[in-house]
Amino acid sequence: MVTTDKYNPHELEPRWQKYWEQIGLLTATESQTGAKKAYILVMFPYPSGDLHMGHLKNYTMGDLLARFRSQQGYSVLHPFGWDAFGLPAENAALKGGVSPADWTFANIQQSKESLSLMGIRYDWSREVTTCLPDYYKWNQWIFLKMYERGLAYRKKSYVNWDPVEQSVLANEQVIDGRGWRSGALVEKRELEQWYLKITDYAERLLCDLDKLPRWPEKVKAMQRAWIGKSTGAEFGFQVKGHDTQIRVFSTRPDTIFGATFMVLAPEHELVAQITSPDQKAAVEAYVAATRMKSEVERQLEDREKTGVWTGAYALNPASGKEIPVWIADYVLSGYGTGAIMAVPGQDQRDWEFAEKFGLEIIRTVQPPPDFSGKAYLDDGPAINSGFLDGLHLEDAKQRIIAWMEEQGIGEGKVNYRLRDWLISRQRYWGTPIPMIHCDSCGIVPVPYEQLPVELPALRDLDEIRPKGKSPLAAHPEFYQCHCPQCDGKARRDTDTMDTFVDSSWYFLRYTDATNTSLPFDPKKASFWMPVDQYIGGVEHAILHLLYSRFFTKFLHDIGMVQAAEPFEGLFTQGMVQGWTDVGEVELLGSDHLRFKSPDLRARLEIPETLSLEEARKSGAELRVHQDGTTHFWKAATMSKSLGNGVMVGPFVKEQGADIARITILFAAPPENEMIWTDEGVQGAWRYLNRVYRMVAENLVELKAQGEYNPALLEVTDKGLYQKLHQTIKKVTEDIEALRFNTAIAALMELLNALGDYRKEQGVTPLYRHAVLCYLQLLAPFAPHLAEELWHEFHHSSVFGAPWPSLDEAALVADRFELVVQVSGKVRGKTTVSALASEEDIKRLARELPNVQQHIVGKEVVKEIYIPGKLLNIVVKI
RNA sequence: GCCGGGAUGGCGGAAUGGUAGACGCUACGGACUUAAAAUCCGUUGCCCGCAAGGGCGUGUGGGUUCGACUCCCAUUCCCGGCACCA
Repeated sequence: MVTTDKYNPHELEPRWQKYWEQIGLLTATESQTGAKKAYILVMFPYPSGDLHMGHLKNYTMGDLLARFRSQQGYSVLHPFGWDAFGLPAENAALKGGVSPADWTFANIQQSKESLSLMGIRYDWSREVTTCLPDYYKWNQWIFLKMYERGLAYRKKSYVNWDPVEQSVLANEQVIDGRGWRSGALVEKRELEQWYLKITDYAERLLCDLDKLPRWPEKVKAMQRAWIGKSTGAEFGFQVKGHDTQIRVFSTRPDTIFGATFMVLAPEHELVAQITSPDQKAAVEAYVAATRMKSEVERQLEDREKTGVWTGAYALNPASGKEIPVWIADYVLSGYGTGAIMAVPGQDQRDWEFAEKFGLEIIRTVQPPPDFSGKAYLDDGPAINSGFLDGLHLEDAKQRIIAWMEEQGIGEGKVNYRLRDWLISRQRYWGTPIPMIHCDSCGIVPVPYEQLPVELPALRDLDEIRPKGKSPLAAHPEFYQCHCPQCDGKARRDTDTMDTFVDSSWYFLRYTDATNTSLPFDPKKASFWMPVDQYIGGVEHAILHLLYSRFFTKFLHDIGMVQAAEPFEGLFTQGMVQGWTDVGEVELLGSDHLRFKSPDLRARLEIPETLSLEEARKSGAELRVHQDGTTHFWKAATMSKSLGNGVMVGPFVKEQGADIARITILFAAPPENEMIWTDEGVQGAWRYLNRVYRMVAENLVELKAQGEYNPALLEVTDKGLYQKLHQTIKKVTEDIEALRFNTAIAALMELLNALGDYRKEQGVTPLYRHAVLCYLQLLAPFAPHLAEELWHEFHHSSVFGAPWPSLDEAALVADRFELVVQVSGKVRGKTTVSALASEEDIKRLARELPNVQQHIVGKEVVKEIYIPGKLLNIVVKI
């Protein structure tokens, strides 16, 4: 009940949270009536404990959309869960002496409390926790299905080894040659590991990006680049004196006549075989040196080309020339065939190599006369190219590929940069790989009825400590087993799966989270999928989003779900920043400052000394603290380690959840980063307080009003009625387009208009009607306050009432403000009737005194009239 | 270097090719108050002017148009991603 004149969020908010719980608001049910469905999903988090406002931004947006769709009568699915396997739990266990499971569940509990304090509603009956056997059982199930179809396989190769994590990493998890989590330089190790054959889906993962108009262009571009499709040809060069070929891939087979040497990756399998005795020592030294180098070192060398001749020659099948075969680390073993034909005339890297080692350079494409560069990469007529001479790039390509196919030398080929996904991890806190190694039968899958293969309990937390071998290998009770085929003694695989497997299909599990016989019922999944709006951080643009698309396509192919893409709409929200005390500084002279302590300064990549001008430009502020010291403050992404997070619990208890929600949503467009400030909070408070008072201060009069009848519209009511419907339209469209900041601005405008109206007309039936619509429009943004005020007039939830319907006719005003321009400059304004004829309007416009001044004595060349808006009178100068 | 996205008041940001700066923050002035906070009212792009009004103004230079923040060409700078991928 509204009993005071004071908006008191911490009193009213818990009441409505309890109420929503009681009425089961946003509990998802598959519609039986043909109502539209809306699957609103936020990226599930790693359960890291206490949440700050930075964590809450995307959950707030998801909650808003879920409530909005629910008001519109959709069947809404708005679930939540926990990406609970992974390294932080292991690290915490080693540090704090708590088991990964206990640590994880304690964090989940704490995070849940923060979410409910913010009034964020999920259908908790569908909660998914990936570290529970009833979830990861289905990781194993999907893995076995992939294995059956040849999409999960074991391979020995050089893999990325993280020396800190003591585990292998997928290519996607190596950034700038360093482990994505540990930051350690990644080493190459030859190991036999499990892979998922995502490359089989490369083409579909690429093409289907075009079917996702509601994805950010940026994310699609990143995925396209990662998949890295290139079209060309693969063909062979005979090695002189050996009964073997070097296969190469090239996107420019048309330049083959200019191939004056070849280069193999140092790791190429033919290197040892073709190296001549007198070059053997040099080659072996180079190969060994390459192996010692990390990826980062390879990049740091500023691309200065290095290489060694193998002593071998190959035969250029087009020119017939004998060309030397070199090895060099600028050719990568993992791409294409690990060998290239070098065409220095048309490739900058080959040019540099040829220049450095004095190799022949032949141009096979005629550059334009003004061309002054080295290698020429663009189109032009072919030269020095036998039967290709005179042909342009595309024609030459087609011609040479046809020739290669005729001659049996090679064929057209498409290559992808995408590699198969290495999923084995030598860690404890993950899904055991459901495979058995039997001496007589080889690799045997665990039968479906024996799933899940459960993680054994730890005897001692120290077992988790990275040793380069899976901790499960120290658990005989885990790995000792019988072969499902011959019943002989066998050994389980002791590696666990990459935790990105867990997040690659969790959105499907939500559609049927308690199923015990399948990962999910295909009917239920097909009802809800695809996700209509997915919200999360752009940092998942490649890894998680690509893997999820791959899994969905696979599950689609085996008939588990109709959708072939998981996420119809994707939104990547901007981060929340908080003001951060970077550290104490001292002034150097009049215009520079220097940090006294290094801690946060280095982490935020701020130089130790900088000018005041640079500091100002970077958005920093100098603040004098109470003890007289000067500190450098700067906005930075909220995080636990920077200590700049506004914690949810304390904030909500002191200020209120609705205030936090409005602060987050109004400060900036949601895709931009926003800075959390006290002023922003103040503004949100003022706004909600005004809404509260709009109702509370006029409660008795409001309740005394009868129902509003739009047929009896008073002349004095037209303005407000129009504004109301403009706002209904604007707010509806803005929410659908995720423009929450402008939706709130429109609500503020309507609030101002309501205030003006009441001052003039008092509380009328229209006023009451508009106030009630206002509460409905406000409800997705500030649900507690809207529900509180709504209940003064109704006995059921505002979220159960149908979304206000738009009266299109109300949008058309009967008077409008005509803008009069003379030669494109605004010279006057006048209010005219919408029914006025064009002639009348032109006459009225010319009568305006200021317009007169600008047209008098001048010839009017023409007049342009935009009905309902503007008249431009163009005069001759 | 390549790809994606930007550049608008003191700040966050609004603007289907049609009044640039909505909405809010800050600041300033006023009311209420013993006082402060809160609240309410007003001003707030820059320049000239007592005013009416005028000039300038959306990174820069050009173009299209009656009219350009918006479209086209060129260019600078900023942010993000990728980068020896043949």
